Amino acid sequence: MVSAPARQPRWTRRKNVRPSEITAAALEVFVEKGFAATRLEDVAARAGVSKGTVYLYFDSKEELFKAVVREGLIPAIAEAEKRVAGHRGSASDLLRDLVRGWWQLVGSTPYGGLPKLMISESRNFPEIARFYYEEVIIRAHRLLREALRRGMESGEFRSMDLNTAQFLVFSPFIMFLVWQHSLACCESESLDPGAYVGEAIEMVLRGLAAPGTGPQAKARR
Amino acid sequence: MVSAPARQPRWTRRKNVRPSEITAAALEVFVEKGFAATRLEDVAARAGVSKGTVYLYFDSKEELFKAVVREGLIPAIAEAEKRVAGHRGSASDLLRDLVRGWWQLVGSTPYGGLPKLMISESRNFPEIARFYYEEVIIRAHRLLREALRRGMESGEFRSMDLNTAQFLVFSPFIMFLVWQHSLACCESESLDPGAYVGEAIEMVLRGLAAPGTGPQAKARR
DNA sequence: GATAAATAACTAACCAGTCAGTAATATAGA
DNA sequence: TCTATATTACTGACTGGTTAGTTATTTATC
Repeated sequence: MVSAPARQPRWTRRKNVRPSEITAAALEVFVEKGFAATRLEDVAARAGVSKGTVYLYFDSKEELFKAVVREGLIPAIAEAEKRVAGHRGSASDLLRDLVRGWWQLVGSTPYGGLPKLMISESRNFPEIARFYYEEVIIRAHRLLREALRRGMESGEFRSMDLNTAQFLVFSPFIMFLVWQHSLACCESESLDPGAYVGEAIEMVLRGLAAPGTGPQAKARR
Repeated sequence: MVSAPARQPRWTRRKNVRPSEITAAALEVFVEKGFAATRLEDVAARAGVSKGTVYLYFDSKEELFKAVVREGLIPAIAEAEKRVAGHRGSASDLLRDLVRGWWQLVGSTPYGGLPKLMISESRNFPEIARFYYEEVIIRAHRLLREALRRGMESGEFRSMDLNTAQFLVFSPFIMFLVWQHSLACCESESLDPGAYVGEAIEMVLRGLAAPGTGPQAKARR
């Protein structure tokens, strides 16, 4: 009689690591395919579990998505809030700091795919849109407006409508991410991300600068 | 005996107007729901026909979408190309002209929903993405780069990488459209489109201006 | 052996695209 | 001008494939 081969178990119990493995897999598939087109079976396969297991840890596709956002974006926002609260120095430096931090923690990571995803799916999944808006966007925009307010108050930036300025500041950065995760694949040559982000922040600061105080003025002195 | 009631026919033959009625309905539904989530039955209902009729005039959902783009966006691009070819004057004025024309023909019309749609669906529908990229985006970007090139050559704009500058120029405008067609619905107060577009173009021109030639310099003189 | 963790087969609902049939219109013959 | 016949625009039921979420069952671990 042949001795029993040392069989691997077909699966093992790993209750405490499953959720993060599943959210990591979910982030990848969500970013690749969008929310609606993501098959939970694919997420499960990429996490090395079966579809049923996903439902053991998350009530629904929507809850799974919220978990991804909570894990990746909320901490980054909290971090940025600390930066703003603790910042002493020029408003330009604060803006540079915020953009660089955002690029490091979000833009250049797999979480950088989420803005495009939210833009794409908000109309069809209003509950998710609401969640994302309340938990992420409102807070991010508040930070930008605070930095802009300080700069205008100190005379560093020319004074203009805060909401308009805030929109103009985040546009080139979010648009870049959105582009990278959508139509960039059709391009033959694409921009270098690091260089672009650097150029963009300087361009924005030129646009904001009060007459006689911007980078131009410095160069002229 | 009651005289025969003047019965309306259940439908009438209207071969020549069907296609444009169907594309008009399709544009509405595509913009509301996106490409994937659009049900051809809904498009048909909105156009006042049955689903079978849509397939009499268009081979597939994809072809229907392409027809919408051909009808609305390609003529606007052609118009812009004429403007650039015929323009005599400063590069700033050319850019203002292009943005205003785009806003009038696309941004402020139902076609303004298409950029967000393409961004959303390009990953999952590469053939449509390719079509849109070749027929619309390449041509639009070429126009912007041409205007920027002229401005840099004449010394009106500071000289910088053309592709970077081009991306920075279109970002605030496309981002605005994208926002209006996605997460703007979560906002309590939203920007006035006309005012925003005006502010944005001036901000962009400040960012581009060569030292001593921008709106700031004029104000200082 | 008890039970928590994981699987896999299943259900119910959805929709692009097809096609057999129907009803509106055109036209030929009286 | 009336009617019979031919044409074709249009309809709507149906098919085949897909997937979120459920449940019955199996397997690992204590």
